[in-house]
Amino acid sequence: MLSTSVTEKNLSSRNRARQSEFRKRQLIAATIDCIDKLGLSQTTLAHIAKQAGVSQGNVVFHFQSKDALLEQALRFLSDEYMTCWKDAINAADPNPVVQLCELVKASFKPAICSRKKISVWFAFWGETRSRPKYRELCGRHDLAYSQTLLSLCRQIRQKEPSTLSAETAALSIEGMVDGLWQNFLIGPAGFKRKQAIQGIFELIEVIFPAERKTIRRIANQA
Amino acid sequence: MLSTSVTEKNLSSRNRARQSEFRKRQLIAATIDCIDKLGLSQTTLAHIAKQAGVSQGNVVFHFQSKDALLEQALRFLSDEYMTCWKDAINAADPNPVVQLCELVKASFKPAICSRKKISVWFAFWGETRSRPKYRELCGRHDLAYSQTLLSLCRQIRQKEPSTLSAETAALSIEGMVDGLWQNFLIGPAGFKRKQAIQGIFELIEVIFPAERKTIRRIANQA
Amino acid sequence: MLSTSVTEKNLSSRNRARQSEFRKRQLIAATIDCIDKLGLSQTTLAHIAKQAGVSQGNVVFHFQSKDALLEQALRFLSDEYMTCWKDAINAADPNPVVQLCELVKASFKPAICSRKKISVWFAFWGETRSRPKYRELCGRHDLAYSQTLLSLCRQIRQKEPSTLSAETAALSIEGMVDGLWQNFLIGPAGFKRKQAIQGIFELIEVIFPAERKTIRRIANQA
Amino acid sequence: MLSTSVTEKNLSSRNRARQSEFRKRQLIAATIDCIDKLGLSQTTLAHIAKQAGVSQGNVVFHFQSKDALLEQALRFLSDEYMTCWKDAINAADPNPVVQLCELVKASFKPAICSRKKISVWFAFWGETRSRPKYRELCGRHDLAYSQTLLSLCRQIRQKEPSTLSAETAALSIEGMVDGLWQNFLIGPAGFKRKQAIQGIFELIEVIFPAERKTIRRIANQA
DNA sequence: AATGAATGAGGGTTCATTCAT
DNA sequence: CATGAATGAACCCTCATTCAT
Repeated sequence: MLSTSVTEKNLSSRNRARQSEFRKRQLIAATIDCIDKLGLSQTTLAHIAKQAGVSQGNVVFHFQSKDALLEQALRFLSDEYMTCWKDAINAADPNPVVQLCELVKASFKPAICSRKKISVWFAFWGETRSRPKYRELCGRHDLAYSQTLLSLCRQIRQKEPSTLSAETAALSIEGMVDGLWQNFLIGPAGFKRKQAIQGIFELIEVIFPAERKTIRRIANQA
Repeated sequence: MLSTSVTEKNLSSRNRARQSEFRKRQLIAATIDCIDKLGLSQTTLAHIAKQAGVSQGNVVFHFQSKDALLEQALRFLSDEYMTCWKDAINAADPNPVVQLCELVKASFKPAICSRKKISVWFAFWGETRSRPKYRELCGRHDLAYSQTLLSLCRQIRQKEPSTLSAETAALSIEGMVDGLWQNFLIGPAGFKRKQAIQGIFELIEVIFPAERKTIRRIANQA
Repeated sequence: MLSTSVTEKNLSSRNRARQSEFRKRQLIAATIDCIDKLGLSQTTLAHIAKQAGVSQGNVVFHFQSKDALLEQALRFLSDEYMTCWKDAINAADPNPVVQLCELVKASFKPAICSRKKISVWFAFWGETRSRPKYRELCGRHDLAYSQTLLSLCRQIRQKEPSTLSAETAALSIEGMVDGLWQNFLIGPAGFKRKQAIQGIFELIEVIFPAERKTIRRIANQA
Repeated sequence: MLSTSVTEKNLSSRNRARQSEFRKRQLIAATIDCIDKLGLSQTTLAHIAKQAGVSQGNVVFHFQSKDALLEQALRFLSDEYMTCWKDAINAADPNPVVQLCELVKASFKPAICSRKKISVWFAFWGETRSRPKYRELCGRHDLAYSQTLLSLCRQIRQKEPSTLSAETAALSIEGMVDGLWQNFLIGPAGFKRKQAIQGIFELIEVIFPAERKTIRRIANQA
């Protein structure tokens, strides 16, 4: 009897925890929608609550403050992105060229590289100087990405020397990724993911000409 | 007598116009400072007025509204940037390789590429989706830059075919410029302008290997 | 069988009633703590619940509303005080001088006259004008105290006329008690109960000089 | 010409300062009204603004925050009271008995001892424990009053020893003043200022019987 | 009996804007 | 031109209360 009651309580408690978690996800999604549509400066708790279909007080109940909610939203984006490319690398061939290509491709997956999410990333980057917390979160992800990319470039160069140093290679590849993201945001509407990936692959081919075959093979898969 | 009086009036009117212009510049500068320090979402007229050392009402007097002031600030940045690289190209040799290099160098001049101004650019980019006016101003400049860069790449390729298409070449160069800007904003503090320019020049060299000599010459000037 | 079950039910019902009563006392104690620490204007159900170690909903469950809880807290203080001095008088000699002294002494018993409880009394007095319920509760106790004190003074004067009218005597004694309470609240920290009682006894001696012996005897007991 | 302009500016500036000062007094008066009518816990900026007939934002403009306004209101009461009895003493005969009587009388002047103001005093006393600022302001005035009263009692006792120590005399007189104030607040409605003063004067007479003549003379003036 | 998610009214405060001086 | 008092809408947040579990 007692054990049943305990189990019931656990179940109920687990259900509550699950529902709370669900609500938080929902609110973060609403926050991202609002930042995209309204910009960070016009994003209010009232808008977020309306978008999520809950009361305004409930938002504060789950996140304590607006600032905390925004921070969680950024953390969500950051985690999502990081998980995405780490998974892609882990799932790939141990060949560094393949991993490099997969890393780049991960940056343009629809789940990551939608106009909406890019818009939100830029919104946070724009407040990076004034909000140390944003700076820390953005910086942490950026650093991990850069270092991974640099490490792969070094491994490739060890096998087959290129005209470019590993540092400059990494910088130019990462730069082109970032620049294409910006094009998604600001550039003409016709800009497409596939074009972007093809462009970067061409660049990688120029930088590491000996790896042409591998690169082309992966490019054709995309 | 009359003419004197008219002259006086003209002089005084001219002085006023000049002073008004001066005040506006001062307020735009204060606005840029505030956006950098506080972020767009925390930038208020009160802060701007304090930063400029004038009363709050005076700000509205000169710019009608806060939105108008922000728009003027963005327009100022945009004009400044555009003037900078157009001047650099006009002053350069008619050789497209030289012009390409000068265009790139212009993007890293201290007057343009300070951490403060980059921060403000990102602040506006972050609200691009929600504010058509920002989108228009940012897009216009971006387009001009891209087209100029693309046109130069085409001219170079005409002389000497590269493995990369002119489009991809332009995209990768512009991308690396943008990516390096982002590094200035988010990346580690030690990031320096000269390194950035050297990196891009190396990339250009890989893309247009036949132009190595010209590129190196200009790189050594930087 | 049935009777057992009934008994069990009665027991359980009694237990529940007892536990409910216990919870209420606990919540009233927590309320008094909060009013002392936070003031009436900052005392919230959340604080009270935390102080009592229960959930916020539980507070409402036991008292229906915040206002009802506050009223009960005041009623508790009032009853406690009234019981205290009535018991003291009942336990004392029928001699009115003795009873007067015991009445005064009761006002300074630690259970009544702690800095915390005085603070809460003042909190309620401060809202007396705006809350008829508080006014009624405070007024009822005050009136009972005043009338008892006046009645005792009249009895004493009947035996032995004093220079002061019974009314003024009662007023001055009650006034000094209240004033000393205020000193406990606002005055310097060193203020002590024993000094207070001695001071009032001296005053009573001046008012009723013929009762010196009785008064001194009780004073020495204190 | 210039001097005229300067003068004009000064005049205008002086007018503004005067008007600002006037507004502040007006808002403090409205605050006191609200605390009396609603209690400290229900006093909101909206109520105060409405009572003063200005916008809510304007209240914050003049006082920065609600807390600052409340503090200023308390400070006003405190200053008003202190000024009142200090003036009374300064205007009186150098005779300490006379000064004592005038000090007591000052505590019951209509400008000080209205039901409204007493209500507000109690409201602040009730939050004394939780708000150090209130404690400081209340304590400062209380101390000055007590010390003045004690000093007068000492001077009187030096001339003519009484049965009571100066300390107890001062304590009982001050206590009765406070207690009567409390009666004004809580006690039956018929309580009157003149009765109060007469009662205290009788007490003083009992404490310092040799000064009967002087005391009676001043009592008859009241 | 007890919990905690949810609500919504209202709190203090901020802020762009207006306007008399 | 310049100031600063004044406004009112909206903001973030608090909190008493309700309700499903």
